[in-house]
Amino acid sequence: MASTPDESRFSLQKNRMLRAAAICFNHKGYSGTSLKDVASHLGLTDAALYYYVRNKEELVYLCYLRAAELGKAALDEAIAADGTALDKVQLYIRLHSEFMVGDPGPVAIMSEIPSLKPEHRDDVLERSRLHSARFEELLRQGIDDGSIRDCDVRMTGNAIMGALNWIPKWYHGDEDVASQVLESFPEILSRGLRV
Amino acid sequence: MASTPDESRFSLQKNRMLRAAAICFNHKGYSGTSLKDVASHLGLTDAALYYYVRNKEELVYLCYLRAAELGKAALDEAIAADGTALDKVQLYIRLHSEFMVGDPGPVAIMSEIPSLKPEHRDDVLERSRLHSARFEELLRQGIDDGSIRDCDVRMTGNAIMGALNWIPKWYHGDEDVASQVLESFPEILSRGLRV
DNA sequence: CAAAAATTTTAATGTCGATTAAAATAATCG
DNA sequence: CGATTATTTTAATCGACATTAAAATTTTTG
Repeated sequence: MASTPDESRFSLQKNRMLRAAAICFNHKGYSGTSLKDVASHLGLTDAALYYYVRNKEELVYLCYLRAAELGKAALDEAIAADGTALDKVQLYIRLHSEFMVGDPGPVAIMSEIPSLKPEHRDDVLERSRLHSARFEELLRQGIDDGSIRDCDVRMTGNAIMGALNWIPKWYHGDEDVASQVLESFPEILSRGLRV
Repeated sequence: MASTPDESRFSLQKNRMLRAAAICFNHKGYSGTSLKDVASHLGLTDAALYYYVRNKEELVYLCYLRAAELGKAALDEAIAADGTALDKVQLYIRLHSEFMVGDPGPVAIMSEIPSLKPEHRDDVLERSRLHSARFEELLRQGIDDGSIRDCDVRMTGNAIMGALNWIPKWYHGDEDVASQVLESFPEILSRGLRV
């Protein structure tokens, strides 16, 4: 229901564009990336991007939307899995880490939400809030089922999400580092939850 | 040696400006913040800022420098304290959280490092690297003195720093939330380190 | 208080990059 | 192949800030 992974050329190019944009934004900063930069990554000219997107604001919005969807997919899968809530949290952390350093990869850090137009901003914020709420609910379940120690779920959620969302800041595509992340993060971030 | 907290009017205003800028950047995003916005916060006109700073790039640089210095101060104090390395790590987390949600407060998330001019960028990155290295060294000491479990210090450092650096993303000055942070973060983030 | 220094404002200017429209090329389809 | 559609380019335009210089005001100081 969520995504019809359209295989049309248009759709493929558009996705390439979003990935390129995410890379640029994380690499050169928002203000440092012109549409020309993004276009170069694709072997295109800046004006060509307007065939895929109304304007730069929409490009940013779509990057953030993509990030939100990847995160949601990870959480969906984790929640649907078997095991205690702690198991699910751990799985979520692994899945989230996985796409952050993996192929679907380049995820733009959401630093420019405030400059999105109201509808877009509200949409992204709403998804973000929902995501946090669902994760906190998972923590609450863990406290109930005895797999997670009693804690402030709000703060715990913020801490874990922060660690995950910060990854693009220091991860720049090194394969070795990628495996270290997958090796370490689930353990590091879930260890503090144990009763 | 590090800072002569000059009390001159110039210096005071300049600090007010940096705090205002940090608030604006975190609140409205970098591209959404004009110098006029920052100036308004101070009851000034945009052109007045040029009395304190050469240009917008330098304003951003100084914001980041200030953030780096606050972080360094916290780490310095923690390292100088008594106790096991784990104690020191925990203290550092508390001190860092404290200024993030506290009075020295508004700390700009460093999303625009790439668009700084080379000298400034290198300076900020160098400080950042050094800070990480010192923190990792602390973790290593903890593993040696037996207070911290064996772990990938690089990844552990990244995780903890990420959680801390992300705070400005969701903390917006609510006093109650501030105390929850101080209550929870040191425990949440250090718990996973115990042997 | 008067003069000098410090701070801020007013009023332009300039520039970079986003955006647009029309033309050109490439892909697809009957 | 010819025609239609999809994609990209070329060549302007345009506006929002950042920036600057000179003037005005405020603060400090002797």
